Amino acid sequence: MSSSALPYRPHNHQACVTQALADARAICQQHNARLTPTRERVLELIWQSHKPLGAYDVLAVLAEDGHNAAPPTVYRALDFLQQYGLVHRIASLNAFTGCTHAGKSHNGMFLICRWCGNVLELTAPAVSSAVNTAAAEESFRPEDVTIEVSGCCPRCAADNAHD
Amino acid sequence: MSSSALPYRPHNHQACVTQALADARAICQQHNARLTPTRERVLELIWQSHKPLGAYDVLAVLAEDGHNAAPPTVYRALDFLQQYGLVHRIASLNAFTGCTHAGKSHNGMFLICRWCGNVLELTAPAVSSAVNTAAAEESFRPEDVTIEVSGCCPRCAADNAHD
DNA sequence: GCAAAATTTGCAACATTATAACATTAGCAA
DNA sequence: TTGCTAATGTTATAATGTTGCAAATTTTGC
Ligand SMILES: [Zn+2]
Ligand SMILES: [Zn+2]
Ligand SMILES: [Zn+2]
Ligand SMILES: [Zn+2]
Repeated sequence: MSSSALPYRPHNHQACVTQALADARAICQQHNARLTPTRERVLELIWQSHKPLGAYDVLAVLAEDGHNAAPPTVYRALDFLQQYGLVHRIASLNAFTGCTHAGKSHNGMFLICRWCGNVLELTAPAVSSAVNTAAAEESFRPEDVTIEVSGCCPRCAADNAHD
Repeated sequence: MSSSALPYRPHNHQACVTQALADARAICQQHNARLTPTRERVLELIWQSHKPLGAYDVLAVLAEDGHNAAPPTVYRALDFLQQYGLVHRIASLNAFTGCTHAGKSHNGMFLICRWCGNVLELTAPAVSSAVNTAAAEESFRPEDVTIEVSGCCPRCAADNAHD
């Protein structure tokens, strides 16, 4: 592993976007799903940074694009993208972020920096396994697991002494 | 442990409410915090069942009470109750549930039944520890951890064959 | 007690996030 | 072409949450 995960250090972010779009095209093709221009554009916008974007933020940019869009346009695109595992909704932020493990089956866990807003998506098998064990002890059958950790990322911790 | 946790089987729920209110009074007294009538009533309403209640659900009952309440009344009461660890907000539901570990320091993990709506709050040290380890590997300092598991509770699994 | 200060509440307006319902259009196949 | 299905446009509305300020209540210092 690198000394610091992508969102937390400068990187060629355009490469992230390009890769995400390429992955998305491949995944949609595999599933005979149509990555229409609107859907692709929304995905691209979500990927503009590693900070989650609200649906209405997306909507605003579409409007700048000259696209005469209403909320359902965005929500439908986001639903589609979620369905194919291309974006995740961050419940604690009411916002959406590009999946960094698209295509692979994974249980996302999100590290959300309170200061810079960047989000790192992890696949943490130990966490998933602990959650499953805890659920099993209650005879509970998990179907969807939300793990969102809010805190301070390494970069922001270095930049200044918060608190 | 009992064969099945409280929310998942019939029980004298009034005892849950009474206990929760008594705990709340004690905790507030300890902290010199004022459990005013409105706050206490909101806590009582949240505890009406083990199903999380939306802020506007609470508001509606207050209105039935004859209490001329507006949204801020409810949100302020809920903020207060959260501050003293008496209720938790379930981000994936936009709803609130009474804390079943009030007073004790704990990292809640919530098992949310899709079918009956009941929520079981667990303290799962193994999960917390796995989350902390995963965060530490990224040099991330967690401040607030949200773990919400949506699925099928034992009772609903027994009642019928969903899916 | 009593006035000043701090906390809590009432209230109106507003902001944000998300969905419902139905008409229209675009892609595709017989 | 024609008909079917998926996708989008459009309008309205629902659901959730916040801001700002004034009034009332409670606490504090005297
Ligand atoms: Zn993912
Ligand atoms: Zn940061
Ligand atoms: Zn709790
Ligand atoms: Zn159930």
